[in-house]
Amino acid sequence: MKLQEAKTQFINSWGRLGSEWGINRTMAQIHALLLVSDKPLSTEDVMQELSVSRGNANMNLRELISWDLVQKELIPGDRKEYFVAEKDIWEVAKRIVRERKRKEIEPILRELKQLQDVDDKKSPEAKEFVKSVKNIHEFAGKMDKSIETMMKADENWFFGAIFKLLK
Amino acid sequence: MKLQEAKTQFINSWGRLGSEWGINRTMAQIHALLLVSDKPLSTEDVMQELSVSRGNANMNLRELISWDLVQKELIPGDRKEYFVAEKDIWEVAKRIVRERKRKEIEPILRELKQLQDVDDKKSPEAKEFVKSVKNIHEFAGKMDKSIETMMKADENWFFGAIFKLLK
DNA sequence: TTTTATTTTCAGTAATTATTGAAAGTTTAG
DNA sequence: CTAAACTTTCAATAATTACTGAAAATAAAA
Repeated sequence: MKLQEAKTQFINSWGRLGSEWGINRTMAQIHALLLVSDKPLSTEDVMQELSVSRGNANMNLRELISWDLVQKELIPGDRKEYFVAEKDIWEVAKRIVRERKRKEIEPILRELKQLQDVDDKKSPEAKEFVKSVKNIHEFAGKMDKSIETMMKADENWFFGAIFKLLK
Repeated sequence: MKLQEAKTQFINSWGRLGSEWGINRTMAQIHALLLVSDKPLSTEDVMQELSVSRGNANMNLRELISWDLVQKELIPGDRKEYFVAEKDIWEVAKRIVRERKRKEIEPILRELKQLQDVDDKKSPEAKEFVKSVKNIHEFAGKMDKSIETMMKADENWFFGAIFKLLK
């Protein structure tokens, strides 16, 4: 397979994976493009490579920066902004998880906590409801906590420990 | 908060969470409805509770069954089909992960493996590309493997071990 | 068998989400 | 300062995804 072809396929796959997981396809594609680019790219480069509009490129680049997956890079003597992606894949994973945890998991944990506060906790139906919600809340809380701890830990420590654990 | 209100809020939250993660909102809502229902529900019940059409209810119930999150339940002397959700939240998590792994993670792992097969592996650009893809592939493979192992393990074993590990 | 209850399918439509492109805003150079 | 280079915004539009509802299929009862 030719290199260009391979890059394109990688970009498409990453984009598809993203959209299956609720992440804007173009955002994922730009991320992929920068991940396999050996040099910083400008907005123009992104527009050209992915055939997207300036507005689209700009918005998704900003979003990637807000996720801390991409950084601006200034090239001396050039007025344009250039962009590079974080290449350490463990960092990438941590930052994606951190972002989604913050924006999507934590709010629902707060809601689940509140929901256990129903009137008439004595009625069998209410009891059942509270039990279900409590289970989910506790489970999610444990998961959240585990992820939190793993995120803070170092890669080698994590893999070393987890693989020993997992035989 | 009133019980009905709480149930509705739970259903809405679950639905929103689902759609943020690329799962059809109605499917997630039906799942939520069944999760907090103390008795089996018919298609009619689901249509009524969530104000959705018969077609929509039917399709999403089938999808939930294919994910193994919901089961049919027959009530003797009644021709209608009734549905119940798996209530053990650890089982629920395992089944969701299993399904998404199979449908979305494994295909991309295969692709990443192939992509390392580019022409002219000697060129610096190709070398860089292969290195990036290889990193991602290895990382994803490790994650996949870990999840696989956890999925097979028992809940108590998992939490016992992971919490000991995580201090 | 025919009738009736129930489930499934899917073309058409609606709702949601993403994208464009041009105007407004900002920054730097001269 | 003004002009040019570049970035951002956002209303209009396109693309995608989800939903409806009625017809067709299936299954049970009569």
